[in-house]
Amino acid sequence: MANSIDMIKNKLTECGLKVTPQRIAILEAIYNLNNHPTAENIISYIRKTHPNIASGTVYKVLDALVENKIINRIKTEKDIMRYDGILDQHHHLFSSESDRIEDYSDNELDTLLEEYFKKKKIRGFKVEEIKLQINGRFLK
Amino acid sequence: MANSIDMIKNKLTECGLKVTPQRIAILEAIYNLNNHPTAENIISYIRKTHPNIASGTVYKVLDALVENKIINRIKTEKDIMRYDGILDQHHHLFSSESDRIEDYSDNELDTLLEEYFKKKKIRGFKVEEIKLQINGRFLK
DNA sequence: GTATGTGCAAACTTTTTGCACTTCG
DNA sequence: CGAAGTGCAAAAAGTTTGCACATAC
Repeated sequence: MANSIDMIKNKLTECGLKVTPQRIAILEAIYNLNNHPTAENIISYIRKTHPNIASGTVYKVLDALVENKIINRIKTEKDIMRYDGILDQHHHLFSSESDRIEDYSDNELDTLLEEYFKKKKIRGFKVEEIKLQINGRFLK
Repeated sequence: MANSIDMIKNKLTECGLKVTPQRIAILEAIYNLNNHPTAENIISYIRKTHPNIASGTVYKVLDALVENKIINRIKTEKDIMRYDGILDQHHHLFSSESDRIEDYSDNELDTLLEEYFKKKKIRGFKVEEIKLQINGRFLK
């Protein structure tokens, strides 16, 4: 626990961001709320222990964290942003019936894609990162 | 030209949607504005020829078209929705520097993915569709 | 001490809604 | 004619902004 707070502090410091209780709380929220939370999810989670945090602050912190690549924003087809604290290469399973999003990772798949894009260049485009949107249904 | 309007009418009729001038205009806009337009892009394009169209109508029509799979919504990490009139299986190149989005399709890639997911099942999930988000830079 | 971050409330942007009126089939 | 669609204007939802105050380093 203290360990994970220390890790959070380190990440912030490395990026030249000041370590504040709000930032720690927001990162802890993202790590604990594992279902790719929205800003709202994060705000209400934090307010349990941090009743005075302003939502403007949360948005500002989230922007700073995304900019410094401490977290990711997830592309969705809703006009609500969602956040992801896992930085290792992974893909997402999107429910076609609900807002559920789950992680999916597989080295074999990543190798396959890497090899494909190594030999098949896209003219006029430099690939930096590839993520699969796997759309479908979660079985009950 | 008349041909493409007829095609639009057919699509609407097939889905049980009434053929209205607004719907035709919106679909024409999406087909002509090829850079994955936002609702705003569509509205201002249409207003040139259709000054009285209400933006509420455009949003309602877009929802109906997406629901009936006549167009697609594109997942982005912005809180602005974008639309895509191309229904054939294809992927997207996302600029990491701007809002530019381009299409990318390649049969070899789709075959590769299909084979991969045929043998590698995901437990508790039925895959319906796979789209790549290819993030990177467009070279000048 | 100073640069950086936070709280607050107001503003902004994009999208949704309700309802009377209109149009398509 | 009747069901479905549209216009309008107001409201909702999500996010951003500006500024005075507070805090980390």
